Amino acid sequence: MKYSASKENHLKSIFHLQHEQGLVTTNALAAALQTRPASVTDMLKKLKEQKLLHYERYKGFRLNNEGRKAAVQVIRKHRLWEYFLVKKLQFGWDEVHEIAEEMEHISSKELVDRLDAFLGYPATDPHGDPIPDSMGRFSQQKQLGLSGVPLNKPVRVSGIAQQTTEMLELLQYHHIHLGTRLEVKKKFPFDDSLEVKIGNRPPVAISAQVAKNILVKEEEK
Amino acid sequence: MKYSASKENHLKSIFHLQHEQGLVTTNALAAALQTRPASVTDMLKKLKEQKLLHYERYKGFRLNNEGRKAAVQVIRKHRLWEYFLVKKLQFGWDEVHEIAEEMEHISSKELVDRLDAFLGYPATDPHGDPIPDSMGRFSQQKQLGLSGVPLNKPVRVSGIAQQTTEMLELLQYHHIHLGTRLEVKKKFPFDDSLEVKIGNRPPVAISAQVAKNILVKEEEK
DNA sequence: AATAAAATTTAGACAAATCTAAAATTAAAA
DNA sequence: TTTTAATTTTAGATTTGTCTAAATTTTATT
Repeated sequence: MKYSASKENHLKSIFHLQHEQGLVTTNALAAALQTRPASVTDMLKKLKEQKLLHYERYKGFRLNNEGRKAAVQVIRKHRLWEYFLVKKLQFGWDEVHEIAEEMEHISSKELVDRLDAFLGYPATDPHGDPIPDSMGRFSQQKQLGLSGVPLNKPVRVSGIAQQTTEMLELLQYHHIHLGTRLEVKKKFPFDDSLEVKIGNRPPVAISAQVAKNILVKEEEK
Repeated sequence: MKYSASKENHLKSIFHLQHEQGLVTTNALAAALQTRPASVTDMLKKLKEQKLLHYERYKGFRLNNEGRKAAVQVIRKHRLWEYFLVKKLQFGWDEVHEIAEEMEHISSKELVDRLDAFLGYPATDPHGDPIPDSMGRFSQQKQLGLSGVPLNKPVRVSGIAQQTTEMLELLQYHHIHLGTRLEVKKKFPFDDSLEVKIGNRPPVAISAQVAKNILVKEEEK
């Protein structure tokens, strides 16, 4: 199945919204796509026609299996191209979104799978969001904030929630990057700050505010 | 300036046709684009409106400077992506055209220039067609058939005219690829076959039929 | 529960790109 | 040089995706 760029955009946004909301509303989708509620309604009819989602008028909507599959393929493409742009073409992590918005609509499945191989099957994009595999499966482990990690459990940085320049600068200073191994050695209940071992360095203090923005996954063996 | 995919396709095809024809005709363009003459006329009006070509009704048309510039940028993108697909993603030379037809419409100029750098500023695409540089300039040397090359002049393979599988297989056997250095050591007027030194190997015989399909350029120092 | 507000959908319009069928123009043949 | 044939253009329709304004339905408030 091949869908228009506009349909792919709708599917993708619905997918993201329904993770937060369950049932998605017309207004929410219109806001996410920077379009008008009336336009969303028009598109919903077409997507329902093509059996990509459940939708009853005035009642909200959510993707069915077909729709979810299509959405995930678009997300896969988007994230792989972002990874390519940053890792191979040296773009900054904050410059790639718009370009990837265009590239995600290139249709060849073969292309995407070869790109995946060329990049070494990356698990997350440059923002730390997981890249689904060729079958549409997301790596099952989920990200959690560093704040919620048990003491002495080895974890790996898999994403940064609030990507401000200041935040990035601070992380840079502490040598914390995507993929960096961390261990929480101590928690201070007074201000919820943490003492964290970063790679093999001596432990340093990390504020609660920063910690909750560092997303990690359990270390795979 | 940014143009729709359809407009870019029209500009690109006109560019190619006017190299062969000078003035381009409505029917010729319709055939090249697999569309209808009436549709071409419609588009011509729009492109003239945007001052991308000279056009008088019933009289034919050709790109002006603006139009040529736009067309060349599309061609540049197409050929760079083809090169990427073959050299980095291991596609066969005969599998990449359709995909590149889609990728050539990605708009970011920055992307194209970085891709160019990433690929090492290749001079020709996998079919041997020249890749214009960032300013839209084509490398000036032109390709000639191996048959027409003077004795003992070092040349480099820059393209293959008739890309049949059989032809490619034969070239593979002789270790002749894009970029291979060749020297014609002897010509046999009887059958117009050549004795050719390939890289540093001992010379081998190449038939006239094959030779005229091997496109080369004078070796740059 | 009645009414006001918010959300959603419909109706009708528009732009882009295409098409078919008919008309206009140019080129070729008798 | 007429007449015929081929090419090109126009006129009007269609599809996709969008919009505004008005109507409908749901939700929230008094």
